[in-house]
Amino acid sequence: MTVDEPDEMAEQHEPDTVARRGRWRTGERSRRRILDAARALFAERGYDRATVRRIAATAQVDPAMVYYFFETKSRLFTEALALPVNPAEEVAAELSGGVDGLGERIVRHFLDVWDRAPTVEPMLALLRSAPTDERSAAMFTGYIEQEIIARIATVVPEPARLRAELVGSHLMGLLLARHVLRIEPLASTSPDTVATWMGPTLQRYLTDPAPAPDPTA
Amino acid sequence: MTVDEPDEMAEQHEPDTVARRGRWRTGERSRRRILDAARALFAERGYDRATVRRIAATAQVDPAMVYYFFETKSRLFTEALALPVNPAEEVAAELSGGVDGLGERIVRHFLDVWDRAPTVEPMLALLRSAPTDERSAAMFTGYIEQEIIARIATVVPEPARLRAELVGSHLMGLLLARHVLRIEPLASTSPDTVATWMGPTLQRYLTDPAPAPDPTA
DNA sequence: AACTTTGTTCATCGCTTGTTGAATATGAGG
DNA sequence: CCTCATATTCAACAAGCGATGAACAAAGTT
Repeated sequence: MTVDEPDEMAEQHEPDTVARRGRWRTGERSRRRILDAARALFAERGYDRATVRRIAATAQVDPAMVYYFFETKSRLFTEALALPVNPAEEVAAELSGGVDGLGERIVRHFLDVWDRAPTVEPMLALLRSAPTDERSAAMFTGYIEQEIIARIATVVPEPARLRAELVGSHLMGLLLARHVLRIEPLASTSPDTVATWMGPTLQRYLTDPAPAPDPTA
Repeated sequence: MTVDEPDEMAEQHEPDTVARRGRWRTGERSRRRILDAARALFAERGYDRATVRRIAATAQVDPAMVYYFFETKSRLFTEALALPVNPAEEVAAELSGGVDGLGERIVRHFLDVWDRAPTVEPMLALLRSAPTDERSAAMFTGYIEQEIIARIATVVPEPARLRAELVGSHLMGLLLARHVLRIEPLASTSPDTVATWMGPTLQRYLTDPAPAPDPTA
């Protein structure tokens, strides 16, 4: 999954060669290529190490074009990750099925989503950039909190947010171990098996009565 | 927890002022300061964004001294994180208590370790650098796998490694949510409460019989 | 055909990075 | 005293970074 040279870019848009002196007008071609390359490189290397020059090279485009379409690297980052980062309606759909078996449904949902390319890349980009880039840390926690945790918290008993965050932290750990660090054999274990193991755990967090109380808050 | 200017460095070694023209000879003083600053900055900003110049400035030392003592930035990174990254004997001690209540003991152990400064810094440095720096990714997974997962895997039933990695992924998620992203209220919840919630979960991963079998491996 | 707009290229700025080599200071050993 | 190894400073290098501004080319507009 290494994006290195300006070889074959995943382009389902227009299957024509790249060298092109005449017949353009809409820059959307270049714009798409830049966005695709940006998503891939941000996901692979994080915000800092994904340089504008390299994104441009991967997109087979002059670096100045990046600034022509997207004012700045920061805006490119935001725009590249803006669209596909909002599949929260699907989470809402899972939640609408009630809390019975919700834990396993959530694991299956995320494993399924993570194994499909266009959604996992922005998530990886955010996760990779979060430690070094304040903006993406905010975006990541914002996304996790608002879109996931807050929704889960609406359907579980108190302490709802803590329950939801325990689920969220386990899912983040799974994403880290499986898709970023690729620790074996977890990385190669089938989604079904992982869901069977983790489902009851998350279910416990969601619906089991709270354990023994505690003095310190 | 921001290390910015060359103000007060955490130095328990020799409490004397920094300006110093005469009476040295052993460079160990500067060496210690560099190592301390490196640990702090690697932990705070990751490998890439912790610049040699900034480490030197924090250590109140000329940047060239970094290269005088430690050939290269890479070696400094390795050396700075080498020593305190091996508290695996403590894990072994937890494991020697048998598998009864092991889950909760493990959570308590890590929460305790993470709340003590000198051990959490190298871990954060590794976690922050892992996505962008191949060496630290290898160090991180290597540490997690060899020192933690492999040891746990020796005392639990099959599939031992998968069980251990499920535990490990949840712990990594907890570290990420609590100490890196600082998601509330999880970040401020007392170790006791967290241990009470997570303990039985990890225990289930460790000792419960494996769930229904699965075709794909 | 003249003009404007939009896409594209190129050269370059200012800055920071990791790293190096020469010079200088400072102690110890004779 | 001189000598020598070590510690420290200073200036600079090459490379890469994000970003800019001027120029050129192809289309739409009149």
